[in-house]
Amino acid sequence: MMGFWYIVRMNTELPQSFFQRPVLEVAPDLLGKYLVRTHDGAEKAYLITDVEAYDGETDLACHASKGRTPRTEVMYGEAGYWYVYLIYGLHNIVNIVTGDTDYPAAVMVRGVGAIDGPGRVTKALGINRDLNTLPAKKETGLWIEDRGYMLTKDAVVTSPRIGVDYAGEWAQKPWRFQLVD
DNA sequence: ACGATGATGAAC
DNA sequence: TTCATCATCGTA
Repeated sequence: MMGFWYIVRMNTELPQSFFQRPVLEVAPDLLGKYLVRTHDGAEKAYLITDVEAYDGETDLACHASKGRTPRTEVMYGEAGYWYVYLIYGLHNIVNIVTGDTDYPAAVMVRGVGAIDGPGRVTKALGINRDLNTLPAKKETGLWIEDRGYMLTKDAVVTSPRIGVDYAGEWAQKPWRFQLVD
């Protein structure tokens, strides 16, 4: 009787511990993971291709550079929660909170699959501020999965973050992480 | 190049 | 209560 090898690929929801690390570690690690959304009856998964890290009160590009405010409070909370805000009165932007409680940091999702642009991502996935402060768990309808894919080291490129020219030297830090085309 | 469009935080 | 600003996008 012949034996057979099986390879089983698991789709595992990222645990909170994944996010409880410095944002500059979490951000590149999110590339190659999947943003999964249940929206009007269907479940869809999108490869995360483009993210940016926002790191603490000293980072002048980070909303928490103004300290604790009603809006930034969620960034001071536990890792693994969504921070969704409206920009320019028009576009929702989605971030995942990272790191220790009381240390405000988050990763913005700038692109998934062929969808390029943080406002386009939220529009395509039906994400708005109803998700703000909710956890990245299947029960909220928006979570992140490891689907078993590995990246080679040269798959990731870094560059300065977009749209934060007001942040002086912080604007130049290479805290945008993308999968190469 | 520019207008849309409303929340946010700070000043008064 | 007013004001400037804003982690953007579509159209021109």
